[in-house]
Amino acid sequence: MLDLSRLNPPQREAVLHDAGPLVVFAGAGSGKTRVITYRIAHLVSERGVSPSQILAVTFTNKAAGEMRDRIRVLLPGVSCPWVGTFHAICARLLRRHAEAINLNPQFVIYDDTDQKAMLTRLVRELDLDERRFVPRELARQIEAAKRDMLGPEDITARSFEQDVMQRVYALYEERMGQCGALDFNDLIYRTVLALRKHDGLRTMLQRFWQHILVDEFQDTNLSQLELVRVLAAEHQNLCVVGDDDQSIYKWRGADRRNILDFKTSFPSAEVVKLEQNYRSSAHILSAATAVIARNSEREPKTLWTENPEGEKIRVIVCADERDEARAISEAVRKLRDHYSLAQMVIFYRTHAQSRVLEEEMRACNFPYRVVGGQRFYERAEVKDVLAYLRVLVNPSDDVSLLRIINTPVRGIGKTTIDKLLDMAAQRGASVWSTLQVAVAEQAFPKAAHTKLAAFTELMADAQKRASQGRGPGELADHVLEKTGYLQLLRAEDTAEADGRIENVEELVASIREFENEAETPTLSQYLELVTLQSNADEVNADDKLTLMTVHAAKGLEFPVVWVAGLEERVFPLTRQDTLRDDDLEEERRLAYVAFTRAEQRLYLSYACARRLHGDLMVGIPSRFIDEIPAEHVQQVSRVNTGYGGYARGAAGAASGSYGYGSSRPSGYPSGARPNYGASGNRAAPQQRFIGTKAPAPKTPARPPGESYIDRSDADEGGSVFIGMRVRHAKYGEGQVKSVEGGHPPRVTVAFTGWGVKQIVASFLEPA
DNA sequence: GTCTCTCGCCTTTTT
DNA sequence: GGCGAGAGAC
Repeated sequence: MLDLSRLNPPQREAVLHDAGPLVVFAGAGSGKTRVITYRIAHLVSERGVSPSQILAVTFTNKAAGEMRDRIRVLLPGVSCPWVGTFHAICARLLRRHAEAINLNPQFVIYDDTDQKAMLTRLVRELDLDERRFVPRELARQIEAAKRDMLGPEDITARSFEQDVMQRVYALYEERMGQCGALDFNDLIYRTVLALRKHDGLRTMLQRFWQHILVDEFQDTNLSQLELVRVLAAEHQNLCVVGDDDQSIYKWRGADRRNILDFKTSFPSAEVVKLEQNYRSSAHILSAATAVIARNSEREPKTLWTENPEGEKIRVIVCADERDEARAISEAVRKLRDHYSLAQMVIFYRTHAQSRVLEEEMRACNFPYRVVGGQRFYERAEVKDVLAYLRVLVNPSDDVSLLRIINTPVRGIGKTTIDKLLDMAAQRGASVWSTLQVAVAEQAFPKAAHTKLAAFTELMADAQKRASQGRGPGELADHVLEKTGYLQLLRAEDTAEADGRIENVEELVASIREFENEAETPTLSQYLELVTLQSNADEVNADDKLTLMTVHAAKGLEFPVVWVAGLEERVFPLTRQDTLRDDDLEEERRLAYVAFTRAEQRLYLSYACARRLHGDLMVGIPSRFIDEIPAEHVQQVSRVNTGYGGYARGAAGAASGSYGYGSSRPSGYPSGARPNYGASGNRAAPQQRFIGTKAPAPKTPARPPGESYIDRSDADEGGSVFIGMRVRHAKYGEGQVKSVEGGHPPRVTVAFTGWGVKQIVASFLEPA
């Protein structure tokens, strides 16, 4: 008998919900996963539903894995239901029913790099202007179309651009089919199309799955909604769980209306709200709810907690990003008395921010791990090896074939490849089959022919081995041996090459591991697993400090959370100077996600100056800090000017007050105060540009009360900003036009009467 | 054909 | 600060 005593009343209601659609609005830290897993356990153990008739859909592989683990604990000895990501489930369905729906069962999945390579080729083939029709942009549009269940024929072209897009899309689809390739969005799009078209398949699956549960429903897009709607049509037992306030993937097509309007789409749906938070201290929860309350169009909910008040949130005002990193390391050092490193996490808005933090943690000898970043399977050398394996499974895979045809370098150059591509386009066939014909007919000049023939022979031989049932590991070894890939890297004898060798070896090890552990250790299974796995989710077994983006943090919780870089333009992130309301609301949800990960202690920091894209910018505290009621905050300034960072109004709504306040009566020495507006720089309304290509201010940086010009520091080349008025002993007054850096650092200055000169920065002083 | 250097782009977030 | 693409030299 399943023990439901640990569930609160709404949780129990959701678990026991009998039949028909159910939407669970699960606030942050309200026990969402517990509800899903208990519901599944309840269905199996109390209601006699067979596990195989339950489908549970998640958003990430990690969430799927955790759900499986928890179900196994609740249902020991019982087989596990289908639990997987939308993409993994669809890939499995498509492969299993490939023949019935006229699909190559050996299809490969193209990631965005492959997709871009394909589009680049098409753009060139159609002789389009690559600057006007950027492959990445075309990819984005095709993605958007598929998310909305639109094929090429559904695009109404109202302009030349749209017309071209439609043609590219159509050709893209044709070529993808020819290559036996599907992109990420195809997995869902094609599954839905197949379900619409093939009555037998649809009916079978609709009857098969009696219960469908979807996690993180706020992040589903139209095609995903359509998928579960179709699959649940027969039994209507669709249970969706999510939190509209934690929807952070709008840019990827996620539509919050899917959960907000669930009751409209399924009028018989029962609505349950989980509002008790078990995770965070009262201060943290109150702060987070106050911030998210600023958003419009939310499902009304009131989160509450029985947890103690806890510590106030610390807002740390830092001089610059290095100072911020130091503030974090100092805090970590102190906190280690009470917490393990694994209990602490640093969040940031963009990956670019991690570098400085990593440097600091390394300098302090704190073991850390960065989640995300450059992914293992996207590294060039790893993709190379995988491309060989992909061609073995599916020789029509042009993108992979073209990747390896001259990798490692074997004398098959651009001219030869271009000719080969022409032939393939004319024949309307794959590059591989064209290659075989060309070799047989000796269509190329002797030198090129020899090399092409050798490559063809190499691949044909490996294919033979593959078809004889050699395992993935053996095939990988064979290919690496025959191509001399590793020998060539070893011969390079550089640290970089050594790193690549390590990665290749790690890949081979992962293939071996797969062989030993998988039920069906086929090469194509392995390739699919690899493509659908974002990053090898390391186990957090060792005691390491974690660094990650806020997006990566969804679903996690930590006793101690530090959110770095809470500055306007960084978090909320804005590209240009505009921030549309709905984009701002998404950023606010992101902040809400970040804050609500914290259990006991939450630190928020911002830097008064930050190097961004190589430019030095003035940091203005994020509006999300201002939106936290003052009673939950304790501010700590590391910028000792007697001016404690920014002035917080009594109501905590002192928006528009800057770290370097224009309201401050005395600050910059007379004349040295940056005259942003008049300097003719790109001065954004909320963020001022104060320099370029100059090192960040020395750490600890000068307090803002002092000038950026400081001769003792001039030998670092910093402390000068474009537009600044400066004085030179000989040339007199002038205005800085650009900052060159170098040793010694030089600055280009336009002097009154002397013209533009390059001057070593240390000979200048503020005018 | 290959290698190297420079330029210019961009950095939001991921299955 | 990092990468890919393209141009130019060998």
